[in-house]
Amino acid sequence: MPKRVGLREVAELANVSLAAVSRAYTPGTSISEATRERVMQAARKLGYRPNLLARSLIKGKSGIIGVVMGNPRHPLFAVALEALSRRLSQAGKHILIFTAENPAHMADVHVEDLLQYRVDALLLMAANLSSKLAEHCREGGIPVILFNRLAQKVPGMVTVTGAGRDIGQKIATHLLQQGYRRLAYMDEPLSSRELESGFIGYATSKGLPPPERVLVHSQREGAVVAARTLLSQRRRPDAIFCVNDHMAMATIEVARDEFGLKIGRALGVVGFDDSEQASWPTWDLTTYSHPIDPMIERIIDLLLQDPKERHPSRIIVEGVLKCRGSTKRT
Amino acid sequence: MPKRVGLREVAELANVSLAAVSRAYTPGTSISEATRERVMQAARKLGYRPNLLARSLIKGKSGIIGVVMGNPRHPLFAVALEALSRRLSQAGKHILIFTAENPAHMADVHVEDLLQYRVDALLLMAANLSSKLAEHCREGGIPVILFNRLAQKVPGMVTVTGAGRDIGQKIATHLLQQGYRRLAYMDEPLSSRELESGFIGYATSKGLPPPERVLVHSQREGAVVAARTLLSQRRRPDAIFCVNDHMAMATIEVARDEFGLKIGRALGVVGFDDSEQASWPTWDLTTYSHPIDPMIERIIDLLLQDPKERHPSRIIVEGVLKCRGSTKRT
DNA sequence: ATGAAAGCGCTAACAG
DNA sequence: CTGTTAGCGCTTTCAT
Repeated sequence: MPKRVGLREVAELANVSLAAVSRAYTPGTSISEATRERVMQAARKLGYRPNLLARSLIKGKSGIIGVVMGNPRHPLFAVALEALSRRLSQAGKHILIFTAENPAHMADVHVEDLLQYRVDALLLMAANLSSKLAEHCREGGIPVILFNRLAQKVPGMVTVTGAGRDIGQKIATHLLQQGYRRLAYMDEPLSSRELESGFIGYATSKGLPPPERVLVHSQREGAVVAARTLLSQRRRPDAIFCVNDHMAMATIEVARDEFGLKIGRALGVVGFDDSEQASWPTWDLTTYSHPIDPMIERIIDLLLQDPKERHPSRIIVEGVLKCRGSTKRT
Repeated sequence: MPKRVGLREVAELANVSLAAVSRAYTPGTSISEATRERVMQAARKLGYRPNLLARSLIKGKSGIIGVVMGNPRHPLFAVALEALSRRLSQAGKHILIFTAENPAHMADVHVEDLLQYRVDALLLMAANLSSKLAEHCREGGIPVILFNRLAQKVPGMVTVTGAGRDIGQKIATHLLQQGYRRLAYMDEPLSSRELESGFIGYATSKGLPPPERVLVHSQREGAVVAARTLLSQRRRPDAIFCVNDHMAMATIEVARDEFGLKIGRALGVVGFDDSEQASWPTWDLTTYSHPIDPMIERIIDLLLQDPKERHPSRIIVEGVLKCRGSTKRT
């Protein structure tokens, strides 16, 4: 075992002081090219690697961003994670990750650890998390940013979210334009109510019967059952808006395979999130697409911004409804 | 600003020494319930939170596991990440994450950072990464574990992989049993050759014409084009094995929608990875399923194991071929 | 531009 | 069981 090499060993080999070595590794310090070169050479020879932990200890911050993710399998989160990771590592920051099956529960147990690492900031990407967790974090004096695909009311925190009400309204509008009249709405429990209120609000304001609403737990199985129920009624809906693409696809399968409905013509289906598959010919699904890149960009800005000038605020990023075959009446 | 509270402040408030406070936070140290309680109370009052960085600095290890992920969007990785995160945080470890679009390229640039954090271990979950990266890591004296869905030959490293040759063979066997005779094989460049050799080897050993093989880049677009080419031939294949489910689904779409082929009957299709969608009625895709949980379990063991007793080895975890409608001739 | 020394916040021997 | 004393590996005044 070649004994751990530290600043000390390098300094000796290079015949300089510890401080010199340190400076050689810190951009923007006064050090002559000559010594820097000497140091670097010695360092290379010894296989020296500065210890970030020690540096962090002094600096008081770790260069680490804590990320709490609801569900890494959710396509949106996966994409976001990828983008985040890329941009953040460009900025020399790193991501300490946390997944929270049940955000409410894990909150107190494990996020505590996160805070102990003196993360520079905490990014919460969870569909629904206890405000207790949020509170907890802010007490830790760590800036918290909440990122969500759906709007959410979280007072006193920086949030980056989708447009909520507006989106629901936009979708209802599109459906009406296409000539659908009996709308229905398939949601998950605990999700944002803003989407719903926009959707239903607009529909009823136009004199339509209030859209029927079903709440569904497990994405696949629940949606299948719900779709069957919805479509078995004597006066079945002629358009269903599902709060994520998975549900929408399940609905399409049921409508197509079990009820023999022609998607688009006999039944309009709208999804949410614009997952990779949505554009495949098999689904050709009309769905709301989040502007991931701009969202991430905003988040990066916030994350890298001086905490002093960060004020509680809600940043809403608008996406676009991708109109495809699943809502074409022709 | 309530000035940062440290061991010191707590000790003063509780009227004990620094060491006492430290012990109160370290399980398995000799300290009386009485003092521990006093300490905890003072700590709570001050909002004290031990600084893990300082602790790590002393201990020489950070409690952090570095994870390099090829593509967070890959369903397998997402699932693995989730499982890993859960199990690891139970063990008090945390995950510093890294995504590597192009593993070969990012290798030297950013993994360096990872090493500087003195991660306890490095887990590489990338489809294909330069052995240079691997080398680099081991030089850093950090145990490296390679996790891959496909077998790969990496000498001198601990690897956990799928079964490679055997799987390819298993799939060919299944296809023959079902009565398919003109096999084809759709792969990505740079992926493991073991699967292929098992598949092709078995087929030819049974006297079949050597399976045609296409290599495809972009998952979706590439597969669509390749499928068209394959199916346009005068003597088209009657079964296609695709090295991931996405490709398989694309192939199914093309065969069904553009060539009017009945999947299963006229064309057998086999996927790989058993993604969530594979079992949906729309696809009903025969696909190879990785035993994620056992794999993760093995990895966790390795990760938590004393580095001293970790020997280079290749652990192969066997999964199962899920036979579904896409390879039923009836 | 460089070196010496004083810590960052905590743990790990040692004594007592 | 508890306190004292050295550091962990590095950054930073403060002199030189």
